[in-house]
Amino acid sequence: MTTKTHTERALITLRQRIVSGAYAGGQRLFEVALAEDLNISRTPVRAALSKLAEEGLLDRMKSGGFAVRKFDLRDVTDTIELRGVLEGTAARLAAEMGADPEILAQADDAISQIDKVLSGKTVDMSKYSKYNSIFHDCLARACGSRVLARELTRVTTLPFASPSAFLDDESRATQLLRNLIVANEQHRAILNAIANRQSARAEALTREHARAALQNVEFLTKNEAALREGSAPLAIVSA
Amino acid sequence: MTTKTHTERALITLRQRIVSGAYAGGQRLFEVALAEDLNISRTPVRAALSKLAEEGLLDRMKSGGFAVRKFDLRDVTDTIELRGVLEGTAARLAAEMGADPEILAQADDAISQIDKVLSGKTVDMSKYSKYNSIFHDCLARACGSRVLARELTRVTTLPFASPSAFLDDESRATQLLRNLIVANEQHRAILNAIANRQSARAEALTREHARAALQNVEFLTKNEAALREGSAPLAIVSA
DNA sequence: GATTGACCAAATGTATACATCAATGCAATG
DNA sequence: CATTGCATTGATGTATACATTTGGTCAATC
Repeated sequence: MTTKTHTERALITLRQRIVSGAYAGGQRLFEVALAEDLNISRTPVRAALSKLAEEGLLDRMKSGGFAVRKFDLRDVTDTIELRGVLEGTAARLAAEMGADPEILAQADDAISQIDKVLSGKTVDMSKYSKYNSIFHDCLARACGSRVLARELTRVTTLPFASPSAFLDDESRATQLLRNLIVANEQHRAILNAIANRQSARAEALTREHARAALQNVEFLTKNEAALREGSAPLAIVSA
Repeated sequence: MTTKTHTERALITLRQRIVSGAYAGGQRLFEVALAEDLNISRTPVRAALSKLAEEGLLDRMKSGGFAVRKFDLRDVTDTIELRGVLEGTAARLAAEMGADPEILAQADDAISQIDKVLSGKTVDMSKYSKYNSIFHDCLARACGSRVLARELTRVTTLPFASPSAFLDDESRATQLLRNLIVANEQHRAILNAIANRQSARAEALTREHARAALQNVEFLTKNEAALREGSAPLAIVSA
């Protein structure tokens, strides 16, 4: 098996099913049914469901039990906006309080690595995604706030809210490179603002950077079902 | 008993103990010990611990099990700042998108009720607290964002981050009335900004309003242990 | 026809025995 | 004396039987 405990395996399996849209939003998940399905007892199923609720993928029902959380388009845009607000706050605080130079150096390196990835003939998306994640992780840590970092982690757990959520969009291959180049320039500007203690600028730039994801959502939803269904991050979204 | 299930009672008991500082921050909570203590089996204890982790009062340990989340002063100020940011965002969105008139009316009523409470000879703090909560609840709902309302609920679950957290501070009875009067004028200004679709103003005012709580924290911590230990919202805070 | 109440089925709540894992200490051994 | 390795302890992980609650159906009654 991939991991040690039944709970962990159930968690991974169920999470995968949920984010891939295998369960309809609002659908209730029953312990017994899942236990039979996964060939384990109810106990690890409950444990997994509980953790998924903690991740925000399930809702607890008033009478007990769990249901798949329902996301509509408004929820998606709100969550991305929320990520922007939180990352923007992180950037602002980092600028105000002065960030750990080591973290800034790491962020700077991530930007350089992304430059390198984008300068090649073909773009290695997994590498881009990796360094993009590193940059955003630096942002979360740069303000030195455990609280803020924690909430950012929470929010970006949702499949469509991750900074790397829409990077696999192949329906616009030509535009993608442009977007990534622009995005990395935003990274540079954000880092520059933080390093120069320009807090308002850092916050505004970071919010704007998050809004790029909103454009992706907008594009995917305006171009109807075919595209949207092919987009993994939006598979969980209902209407 | 107060409630139906053992889980719920355990949840309430443990939550109370945690926020009152009965357990040291970082202290691990063992299922067996708690089960014996509460005279129930491990199963409802686990369920309660899991929910407390969801509330952010416990941390899950990598190796399994739970520990009481440790809050220092920085965490407190960051969380209050975070609440300000989220409420500010709610106010901004409400102003931008136009809030439900019914909610605005309810918020307006809450402000009037607070006026009435403050105009009497003695201030009924439980009433103030009630209408203050109603106002802030309206704020969370006014933007029509389930996502944002949910996160606000999460954040304000922490004892020191609630909008009504420091209202029981009796060490400054004379200053308290002044503060509450100012706070309600802020309420009025926020509502006015939202109603007039002044989004930037609404956001700024709301952030500033939250910072009032920061002043309370500052006061309580500058005046040393005696006061701080008498302050329920800060009982959970370590250093 | 609407309302009430009894019943039943299905789901969660609970207790508990047992399995497993991790840390610890101690003893045998090099 | 250091090191290995086994036994012990104490913790979470798991299965499962049973209790309780809930939601719905259906029929009796007004």
